[in-house]
Amino acid sequence: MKINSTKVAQIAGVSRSTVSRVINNYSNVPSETREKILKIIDELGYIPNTSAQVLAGKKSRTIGLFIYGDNNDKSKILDNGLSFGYYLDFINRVLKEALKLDYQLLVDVINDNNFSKVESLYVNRDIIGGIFIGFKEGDENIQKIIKQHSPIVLVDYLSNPNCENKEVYYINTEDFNGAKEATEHLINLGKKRVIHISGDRCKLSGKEREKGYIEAMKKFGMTPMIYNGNYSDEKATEIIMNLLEKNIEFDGVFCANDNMSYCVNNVLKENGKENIPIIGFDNLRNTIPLGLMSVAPDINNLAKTAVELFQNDKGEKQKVTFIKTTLIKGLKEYIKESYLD
Amino acid sequence: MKINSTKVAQIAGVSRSTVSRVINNYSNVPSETREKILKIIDELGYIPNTSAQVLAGKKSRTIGLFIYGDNNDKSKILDNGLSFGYYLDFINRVLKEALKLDYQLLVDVINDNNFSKVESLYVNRDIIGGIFIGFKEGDENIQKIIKQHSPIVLVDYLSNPNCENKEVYYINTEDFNGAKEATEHLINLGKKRVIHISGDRCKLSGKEREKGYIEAMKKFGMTPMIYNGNYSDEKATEIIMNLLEKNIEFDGVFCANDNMSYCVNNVLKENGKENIPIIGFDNLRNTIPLGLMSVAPDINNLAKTAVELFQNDKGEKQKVTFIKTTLIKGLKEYIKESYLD
DNA sequence: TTGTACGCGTTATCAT
DNA sequence: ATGATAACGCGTACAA
Repeated sequence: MKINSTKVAQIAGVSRSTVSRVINNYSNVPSETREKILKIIDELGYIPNTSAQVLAGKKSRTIGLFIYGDNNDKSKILDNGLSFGYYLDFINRVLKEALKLDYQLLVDVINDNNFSKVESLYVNRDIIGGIFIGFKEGDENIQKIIKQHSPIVLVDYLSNPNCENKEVYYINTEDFNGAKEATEHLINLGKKRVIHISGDRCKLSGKEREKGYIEAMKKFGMTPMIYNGNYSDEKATEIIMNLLEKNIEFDGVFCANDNMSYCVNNVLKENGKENIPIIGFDNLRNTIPLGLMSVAPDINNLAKTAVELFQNDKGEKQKVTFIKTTLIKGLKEYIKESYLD
Repeated sequence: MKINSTKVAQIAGVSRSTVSRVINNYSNVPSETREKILKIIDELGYIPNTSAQVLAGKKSRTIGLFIYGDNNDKSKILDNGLSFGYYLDFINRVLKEALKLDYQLLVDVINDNNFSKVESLYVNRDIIGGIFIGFKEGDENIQKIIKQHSPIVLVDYLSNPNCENKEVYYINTEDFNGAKEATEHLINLGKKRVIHISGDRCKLSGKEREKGYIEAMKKFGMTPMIYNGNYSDEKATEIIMNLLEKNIEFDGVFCANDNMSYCVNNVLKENGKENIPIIGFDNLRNTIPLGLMSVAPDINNLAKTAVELFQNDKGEKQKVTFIKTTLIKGLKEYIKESYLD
């Protein structure tokens, strides 16, 4: 037996309109009527149909979380990117924060070929807005969304302030500082030839981490040695093998993410280089236990900030937030950071 | 400018029905007409409105994932259960499998007070079905869902076969074998007094793990020593402190989950008991690196199995699946299992 | 093969 | 304060 607002209205002896007003907390319903209807709703176990609500123009409580997968092979990004990488932890944190605030979360992996899904979700009001992560600087589709839809939360994306009246929020990690601290730590360990395997230079984080490394090196009067790893396993492996083959000397490695530091470590260990300290970025679960170090963004705060932006309490548009990082040097700090609170 | 099926139909010079038929892959549309309409759809970037589709009776592509939080404080389960615990990894795996098969995933934490949300989702066809995890054996709400809605996938829930014609699937871990193997490992290490901190006896896993422990002990002619930890941090901590206080001897610990083994380890280390081996269950990220061991369910397979049941290719109803476990003895196996593939 | 017409359940608008 | 009615966009039984 289907229970809808019509049925509730019939029993209450009012019209569907009034029932709707009660459900949506309109002020112009006498408390007597309200109580009566609420009671019936409770007895019947009536719950409004979300699809109908959305179709009729009500705001949804679903937040979209969109992760960029930069190739056409969906299962590849799902395997390599989503499962192994940094996004995984982020999804959890966002989910948690969303649930706390009674939002629902819709997660999807997006590339150039299926970006229309995102637009559809905005247009059909299936989502209240979206959080975007992993997109390259100046990505066409993102630019389009910024212009046409709102609100939008961009994680690790260059802020461009030219979109006056829309709700566009930027959340970035303190990549520069984190990278600088990491590099300095290596130098303070007495290392004289610290190299940097850089990240994707099309992303803000990639550029900033590289800059942080350079800054630290210069501060100590050392010459930066940078190899472009593009955040990828393959590239990092290739680079480090090349260095070994050509006998290029180095005694410390700062990688722009843990994905790469993991690979670098594998190669170095295989070649008997046990004593070269390695620092990555992201604090993935399978680097610290191996004896590597990592720069950990405060991902809890990142997620919380992202979700809370949808409340739009303060009416601020176009806010830019920077998230702090912690240098994880060993298991003790790692375990501590594993707790989400 | 809104684009809907009416617009597409107008431009194509056909009726909305035909457009709908093309979208839903009906066979009775000449390929010529189909091509024409598809082209227009592509040009316009038209995407059907999901809410309207669902409202009009189409099956949704959203799978519900419901996690039981056994108290009323939502943020507590979110913090303690969701973030720290075993569910976290499971959510990720399910998400990944769902995305692979082009499903969407809706995650929510459920307790007795908000269970109506689940019914609503079923009734309103917002979800194609649900995966339920963490619910106690015989849970009233679950029984109700089993009777009234379908399909339903139950993880770690006693199978009750009295629901003839509905799609009810059970997925359990090989708790008995895993527990037995773990206990035997401790015994093979030469331990003479292995205790068990048991799990929630209202859950299948809790009971089976206890049974597995007992079986192993008996096999070696040893007397089981069981303390009911109920899967909880507090209980486990209390138990182990009590044992120390009362000078009850033991030289090995098998805990029914990693949550508890983590706590047990803390207490033992604080009291200078460094050499008592501890094995937990679930392979959480913060136990193995501490030097503990853990029984790891093949959570990838678990998630994959759960999601694939919604395809219902084979038309099997009421299937019971058991998921294998691996005993993780150290970092090497831990790292390996951290990969999702 | 294709079109007509109804129904899905709700919210918003307008009128009273 | 409340009711009637028009959207919202789509699927489908039925008719043609």
